[in-house]
Amino acid sequence: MTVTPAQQLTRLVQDWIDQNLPEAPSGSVVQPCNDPRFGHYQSNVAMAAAKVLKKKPREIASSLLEHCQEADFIETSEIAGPGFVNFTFKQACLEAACATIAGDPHLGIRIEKHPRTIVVDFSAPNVAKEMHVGHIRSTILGDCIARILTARGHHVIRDNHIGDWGTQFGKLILGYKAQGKPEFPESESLAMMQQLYQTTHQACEGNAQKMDAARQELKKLQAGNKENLEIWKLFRDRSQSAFDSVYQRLSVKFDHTLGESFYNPWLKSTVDELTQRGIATESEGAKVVFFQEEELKEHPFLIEKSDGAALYATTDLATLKYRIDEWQADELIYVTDGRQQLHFQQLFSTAKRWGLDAECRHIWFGAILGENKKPLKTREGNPIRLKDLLDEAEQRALAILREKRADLADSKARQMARVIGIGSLKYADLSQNRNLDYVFDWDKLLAFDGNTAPYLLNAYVRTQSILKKADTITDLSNVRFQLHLPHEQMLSRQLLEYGSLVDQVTKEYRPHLLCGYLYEVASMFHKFFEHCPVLKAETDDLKESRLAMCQLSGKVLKHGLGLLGIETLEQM
RNA sequence: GCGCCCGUAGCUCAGCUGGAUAGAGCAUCAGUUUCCGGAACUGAGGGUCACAGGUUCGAAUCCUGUCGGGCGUACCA
Repeated sequence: MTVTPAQQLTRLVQDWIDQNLPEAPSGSVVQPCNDPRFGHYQSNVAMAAAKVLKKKPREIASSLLEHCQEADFIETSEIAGPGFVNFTFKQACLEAACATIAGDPHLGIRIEKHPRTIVVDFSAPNVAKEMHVGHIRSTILGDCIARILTARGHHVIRDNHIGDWGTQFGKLILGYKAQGKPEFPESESLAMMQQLYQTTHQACEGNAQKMDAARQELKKLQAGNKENLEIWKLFRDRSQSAFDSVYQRLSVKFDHTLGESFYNPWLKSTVDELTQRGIATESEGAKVVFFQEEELKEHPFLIEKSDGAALYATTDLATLKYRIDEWQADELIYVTDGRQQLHFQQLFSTAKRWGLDAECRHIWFGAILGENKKPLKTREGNPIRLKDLLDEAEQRALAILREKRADLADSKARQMARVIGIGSLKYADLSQNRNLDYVFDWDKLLAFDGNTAPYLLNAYVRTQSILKKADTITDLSNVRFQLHLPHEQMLSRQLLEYGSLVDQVTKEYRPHLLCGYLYEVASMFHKFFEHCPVLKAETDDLKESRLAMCQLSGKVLKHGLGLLGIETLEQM
């Protein structure tokens, strides 16, 4: 495991706490100074402990200071203000740490010694419906979480739980037959299916006869009628290929696409078992799980309708069991919007009582709203198709590229526009706190200025460009880093934080922290680039050191963007 | 009614397991190019952190209450 001065300090201070303040409140042990005047790192434990121990904070601080006196990686340490202890690291240690990180294929990211099997459930579009902007967050966020967990060494299973079974198929099949089973052209099949649903839905509205016919078609499908099953399969296959083209453009992959229909065989046994065990009971004609927990007391979990039909909850329970039994999952992660929080509380609580032993997490995100501040709805108005959003992103990127790089060949420009456009879209979503709602806005989602993907991509391009230019030097693996100027010191310390930052992101599943970090890296690199001559450095040693700094910055940027699911370019 | 989320600069947002003078981007204004890629860099203005109490050496951050907004709350997913 790579050890940076900051990690060494953390251990040193933690040791002191364990020996002297076992009863001290747990919290952050050390943290980077927010003002460089104070030093590199600071510890506030003395002040926090003073309250508990009823001693003077500065007395406690001086004991800590004494403990740290011997450490060979500390240049200076001092008590300041009410009891802060500020540390400055030895330059040589920072330089050595840079070399270590640069030689580490994981760039300081901690690899789990005991990897877990983690299922990430995300995206989940519905068959026969266009993917719209509402799917973007689950898809991008879920993909990002899966990438980060994979990088940490976990065994990750990506599962797309598509909505391929439900009451809408009655109307769809009815309409499809009524229109004489038309051919679906490959590219427009989703639009046609959606149209089919809408016209049939309208026709059924207030028409009891047609409504009943739709119900009959659904019943036949569920009973395994061959003709209806074939129509259903056609719908599903065509939908899947439309989804696949979106996923391909987004570079999102799944290990499984086990939709709701897959769990049909287990629905009945799920309800039976829960009822037999006394977990579910009958109430108002339906089968329901009641909870003891205060926060769930008034919210029964409906697992079978009074007409005997299964529900979302039933499928989710069967799915959860399947993932644990068949895949030996240790942890299950569900990436959906925040409106489903209650559902997942109920689901997890029920699963626990059922004896299903896995750590379950609901990673939820806020809604994307329309201009009226109401969630974008699919029924009324014009939902924005995800496909169109991707097109627009690429087109806008292409327009800017044509302006800035008129020399590029058309195919090359389009390829670059794809990376920039899609990357910007992803970055816009991931860089915001996932719990927040936001109003859909083309300009915001497709911004190319400021804290955006192009800024990071450009920083990366500059790291590569200068390395190419310095072609006389090929091997930087044994370079001794030299940190003389403030900008190279700041950049290096930022780069050394990469591992612990990824650690934090994994803990909280908040990719926006990674975005903020990478933005800082890019910003510091640009400043370093402006203020520290590389190719014209005073000495050859310094030149090599700075080239190595460019290389390391590039590695961290590329790796970090990779965790976000954003590709890099060698030029732009 | 109850539960969850949110309220920080003109706009969009960071910062929230308490820490030193509340930070970015956009927009506005003023600069930088004989120099490694100007999609860059440097600087300026802009704040009652919704409001009111409380906890303490210290509160945007924790607690209580109020106001405002969003979502959820048994047969949709």
